Amino acid sequence: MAKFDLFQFVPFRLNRLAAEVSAALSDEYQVRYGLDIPEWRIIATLGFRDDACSAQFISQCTRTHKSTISRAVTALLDRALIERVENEDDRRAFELRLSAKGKALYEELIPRLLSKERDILSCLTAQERKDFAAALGKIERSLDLVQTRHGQKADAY
Amino acid sequence: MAKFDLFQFVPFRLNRLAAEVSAALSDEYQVRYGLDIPEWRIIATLGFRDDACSAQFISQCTRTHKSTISRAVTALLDRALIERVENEDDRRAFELRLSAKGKALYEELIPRLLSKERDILSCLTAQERKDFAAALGKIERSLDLVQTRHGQKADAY
DNA sequence: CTAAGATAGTCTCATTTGCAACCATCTAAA
DNA sequence: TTTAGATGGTTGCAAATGAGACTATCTTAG
Repeated sequence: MAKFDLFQFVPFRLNRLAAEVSAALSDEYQVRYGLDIPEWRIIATLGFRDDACSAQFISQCTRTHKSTISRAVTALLDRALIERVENEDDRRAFELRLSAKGKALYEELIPRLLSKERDILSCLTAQERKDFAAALGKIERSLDLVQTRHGQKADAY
Repeated sequence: MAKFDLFQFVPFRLNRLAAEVSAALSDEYQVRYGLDIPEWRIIATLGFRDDACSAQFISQCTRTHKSTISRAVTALLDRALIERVENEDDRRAFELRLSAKGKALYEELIPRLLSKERDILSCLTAQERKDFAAALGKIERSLDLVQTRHGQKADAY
């Protein structure tokens, strides 16, 4: 039989780890604030950027399907956590931004999530964390996952 | 606004990276062999272990829901890639093992997947790969994701 | 200007998945 | 024993998701 250890296989480990970490965080945004993952990603993207952005942008940079984003946008609009205005320049698109209520939620949620992240990574030394993040970055770049500031993939230029 | 960068947020990066890596691998087991992820996990687990194991074991150590495993087992039985025999000691449970056909598929698939994994990690130096794997291991252990040889979580003792 | 193709976003449909009820069997305690 | 609870596995159902069609709008080539 071929020598193979599923538990040493990096793709498997990444999947399992990502699922577990997501579950650990979901207590915060899901149980506490009733957000699912796509909704949380929209809040996070809008909160991170000062200016408004389109659903398309969010879809691209979070690598989430546009139909999933569309549904989550509708849900967030219903809860008045975000606002949507027609784009003057392109009337197919909308500008999305956090509402005051959405900003408040964002401000409250972020510290909790960062704290969870710290917990999860607290098993690594500072140097190990740095190296780990650097390795993630390298893999992301080699898989072409990195976005520029304008939300286009780097190779789109 | 709270200082927060979604693209520096490790849980998000893990999710995105895991999805992307899975997609890169699925060409091999999905397109080429018609296996979905749960099916591939079963094949991998059975191939890795010489002796038979239960659906429960596979479910636990791959962290995949038992109903998902149950359905995938049925599909693999239909394709005669695995075999199932009643367990003498516990007649609720079944012993699962690869069939000859399943073993052949396993032997063919594994080198392809390992090669893909190598490709994905080829952006790291040997030392970086080692450190990366070590960091994954530490996080897994701190999240209690590690299984013993007998398929029980370490803290189950 | 017009036509052809690209793009933003929504919607429907099929697939996947988790949850939970369920059955059969096992274990332990009275 | 008998009975209550735990466990292995299956199945029905509902929620989540991606694919892809579709509308409306934009862009570009002629």
